Amino acid sequence: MALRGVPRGDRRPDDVRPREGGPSRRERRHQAVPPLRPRDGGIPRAALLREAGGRPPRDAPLHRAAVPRDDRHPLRRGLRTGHLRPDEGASRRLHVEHLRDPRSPEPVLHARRGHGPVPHAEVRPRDRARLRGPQDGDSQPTVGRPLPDRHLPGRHHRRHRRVRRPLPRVPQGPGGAPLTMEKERTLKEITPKSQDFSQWYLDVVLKAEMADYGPVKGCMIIRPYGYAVWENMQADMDRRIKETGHVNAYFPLFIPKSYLEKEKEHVEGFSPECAWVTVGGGEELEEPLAVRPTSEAIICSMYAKWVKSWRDLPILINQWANVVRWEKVTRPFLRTTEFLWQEGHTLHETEAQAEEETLKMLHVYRSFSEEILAMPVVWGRKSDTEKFAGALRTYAIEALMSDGKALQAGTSHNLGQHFATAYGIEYLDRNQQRVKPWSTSWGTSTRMVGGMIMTHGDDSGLVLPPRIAPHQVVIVPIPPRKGDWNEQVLPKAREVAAVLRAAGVRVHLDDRDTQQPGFKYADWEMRGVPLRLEIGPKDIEKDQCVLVRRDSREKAFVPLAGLAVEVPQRLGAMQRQLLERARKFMADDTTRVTTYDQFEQVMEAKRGFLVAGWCGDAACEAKVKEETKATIRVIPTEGEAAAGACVRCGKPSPREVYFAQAY
RNA sequence: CGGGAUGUAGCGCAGCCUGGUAGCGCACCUGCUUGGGGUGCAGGUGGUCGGAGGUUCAAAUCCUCUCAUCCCGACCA
Repeated sequence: MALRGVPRGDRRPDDVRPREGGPSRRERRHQAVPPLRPRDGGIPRAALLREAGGRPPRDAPLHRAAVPRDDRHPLRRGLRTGHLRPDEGASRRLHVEHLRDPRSPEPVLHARRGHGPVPHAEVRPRDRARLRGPQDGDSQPTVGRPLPDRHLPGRHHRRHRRVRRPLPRVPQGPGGAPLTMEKERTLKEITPKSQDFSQWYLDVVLKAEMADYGPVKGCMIIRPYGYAVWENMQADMDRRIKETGHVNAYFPLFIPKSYLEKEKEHVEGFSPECAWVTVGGGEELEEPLAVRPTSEAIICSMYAKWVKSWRDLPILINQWANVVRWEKVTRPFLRTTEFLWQEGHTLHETEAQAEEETLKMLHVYRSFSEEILAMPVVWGRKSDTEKFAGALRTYAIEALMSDGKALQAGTSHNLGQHFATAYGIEYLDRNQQRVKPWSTSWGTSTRMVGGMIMTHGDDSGLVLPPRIAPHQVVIVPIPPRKGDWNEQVLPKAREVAAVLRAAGVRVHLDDRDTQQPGFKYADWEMRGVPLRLEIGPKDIEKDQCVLVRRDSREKAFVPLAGLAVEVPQRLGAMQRQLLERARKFMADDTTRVTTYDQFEQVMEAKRGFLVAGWCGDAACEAKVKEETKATIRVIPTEGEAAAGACVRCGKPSPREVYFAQAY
């Protein structure tokens, strides 16, 4: 899908450009119409509806068209449509300030406005016809509370992608009047995972406020909550990169066309997805600049300048940056036109050192994925078809999503001497010979956020592994029946928060008095907070609180005195169990097949990883892709080789490989 | 790029066939109420019906063009 959702007026400035020539058709129309009753004199619509016992008559004097059109400035229009309401921006900022805990470096992320009441859905008369049978059930009324914020995807993809749940038959009152629907169809805002996985993923991303759509296709906005997740990942990954001896630097966003073209395979691989800058300062540039799709070209060019002697090696540099790859099909986090990542670029004296580095970083990625994201992966080499443009060998980690498709979550390339040759990196070695170094590059991106969401999320929304959750514990104070919660509950809740913070737990106290506890439970569940801590008057009496785990919903009454120990323990247990559960899922969805019949059957039905023999011929690989959509994800480099026959052609296979359909 | 569909309020939709200048639900705002699993009631705010041209006394509605988006395929990882 594409990223949309911006008011049309904002999307194409041409639309609001003053027209040349005479009055437009619309202007003529409005001039022709006599002014209607002014707004303040109008009868409230609801009153009319009551009077008329239903819809107001067509000629009822309600028209807002009476508002003079000449006050419609394009800017005002933009503001009014909700993008940038000035009052809203200000109040949000204030709210954030107010909630920020001065002792914690963690910004408090909840700066949303409250939601109002949610009545049960009612079936309107015009919906009745649709409810008669499934044969015309293509546009049933959406049930439940709509999305919590203003900017959600346009109707287009929803109309086509969302398979709505069939409505139960509507009980009819006397005279065919519809009765109010009861619980069974209320208040679900996330499409069930089993029903439509893609839609489930989008619902979760949007409703948990991880990301939102921007005006440019494929360029999502990472919202504060999603960015906090990314920052937590970033912090841990950065630590691991530094622990393995690398240092950070920053290289430019723009890459001259001629630089990109120096490595032939590289430019062929990336030019179809490059964005070009051709004009700057109002003048055509002498040489177009690519917006970096990756930084080998610019970084290797600089290395050529910096490396003169074997004493300069190894070079171990990493950068955190954004890159742009012009994608045709985009999905938030998983495949975006612009994304955030880290890319490491290293130079070594020998091929063996470069290979060691490549594999070292592959295993940094693997352990990060498992330990932090609780996302198990398979790892190994890529086939030549799938390897990085210009690389000697590419290695990757691949995770399995619960729709049975594989997600490449990190890559590590041994670039051989290709880039050193193309960019003229040479140095004098220990024997005073002019030689070329061996280079590597490796990267992980915001795509990992998407993988993590798909790995752990459920029908209630996100489930965040404690180690990357922005809030590990959310405290929901329960107001007393009588009296002021400021006196009876909040002081205790604040005390608990302080104790947990001192124990190193990221805590958020949800002290909004505009929302009810039940709403907050659902709200934070949707956002995937690992532990909820309820504390109310009854608990305070008993010196206890209620802890509820997000993944298992297991509920426990815990003495307040033991919290500083109990909470970290539970968070640790949850982190471990998420990984175990995901590992079990991956194992269950990995099938070893020996015949192509089996292969096709499994790929058709259950999907997942298929372990099978492969002769090493790219033609076989291509046929398999054509026939089953599955590609070789990785060729394992460790463990038992398990020689056999190619699943497609029957020729000898040196070892089994992992096949899957891929994101 | 090929095939199929769709553009009406922040979101989801009705109205179009049969032309008379826009409604519903949710969200949002105000007040009261409620509070241990998405409170309830009442009152409000918000729309150049994607854009342009045409037919007509009159166009969301009919006609033409155009723009955008979605889905399937192709491309890409």
